[in-house]
Amino acid sequence: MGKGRAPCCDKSQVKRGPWSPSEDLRLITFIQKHGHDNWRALPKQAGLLRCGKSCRLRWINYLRPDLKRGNFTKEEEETIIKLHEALGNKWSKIANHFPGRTDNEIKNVWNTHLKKRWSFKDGNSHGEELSSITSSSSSSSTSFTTCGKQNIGVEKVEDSQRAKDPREEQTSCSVSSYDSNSSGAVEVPIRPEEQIMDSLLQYGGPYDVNNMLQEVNKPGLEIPLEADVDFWNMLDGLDSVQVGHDQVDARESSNFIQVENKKWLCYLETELGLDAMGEENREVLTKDAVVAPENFQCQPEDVAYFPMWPSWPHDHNSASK
DNA sequence: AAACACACCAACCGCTGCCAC
DNA sequence: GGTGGCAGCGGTTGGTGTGTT
Repeated sequence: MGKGRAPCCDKSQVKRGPWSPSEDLRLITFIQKHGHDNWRALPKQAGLLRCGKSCRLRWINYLRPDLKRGNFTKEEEETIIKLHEALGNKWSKIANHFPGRTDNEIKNVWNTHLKKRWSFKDGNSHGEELSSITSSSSSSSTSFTTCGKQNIGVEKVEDSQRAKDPREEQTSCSVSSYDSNSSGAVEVPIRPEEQIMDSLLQYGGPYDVNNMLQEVNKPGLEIPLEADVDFWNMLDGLDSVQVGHDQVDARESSNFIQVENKKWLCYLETELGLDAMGEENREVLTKDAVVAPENFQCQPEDVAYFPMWPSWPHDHNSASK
């Protein structure tokens, strides 16, 4: 072995931990345009401070457009159990039987509850009881897409209880921010450009990678990749704003959130040439982020449009960092 | 209401297998 | 056949949410 393999990347030079929205967008945009022939070279080419491995993992497990999201059905779970009996911990081989599912996902499902069910079935007669408990996860809310921790517990919580959780109400993946049928949401017409912005980054609504992918592919919406450094700097700036939230405990300040959302939207629209927010709100960009300027009035539609700070998949992680 | 325990899952780490030279 | 580089795989961990006491 000798010195062993050289590390795949310089750990001190790459970013680690949860992926930010802008990183996701960068990765998606790059792969949509150039594919992923060389994972090692990809981060540099895409302007990402990430290890190629990390990029690959993020794409395969999370950003791929063909991913099937949502809970596993009872049939899928049964199949996993059968395949595991035949193949063992060959997660990638098992995953081959589930188009749109990742090996990591299947591994997690197995380790979290299928293993228990299987061992119970194997060892005693309580298999059915446990099965009825664990498989409850497959019966609820299969419509939502990736929400990170947002869907934890939703699987097991009754609807009546679910509604009590304000975070769940505001960020639930099954409720689009511009779904006019959403209970409690102020019904306002959403401009097309706002929909683009919203679905592109889902800044004020549920995080849906599929939406982002669709928007990236839309004709007429050109996302600068290599050339427009400002654009990415701006997105990177968003990340830092998010990270800074815990510093100012801003999640508890709805006014702050609304203002920040507005600022973000103004800026992004300006950058993308949509310029839909108008001149009056753009000056907010120059103001202090924490204190809402007096002349900035949050309209009801702002609240409806930005019901909550974005719930990126990694939100639970970044909040503590 | 607080403290604790448990569940969950995204992401990391290190190993393996394959391929080119 | 040996070596190095790569993608892929599987085990594990860390952080957060949820349930229970």
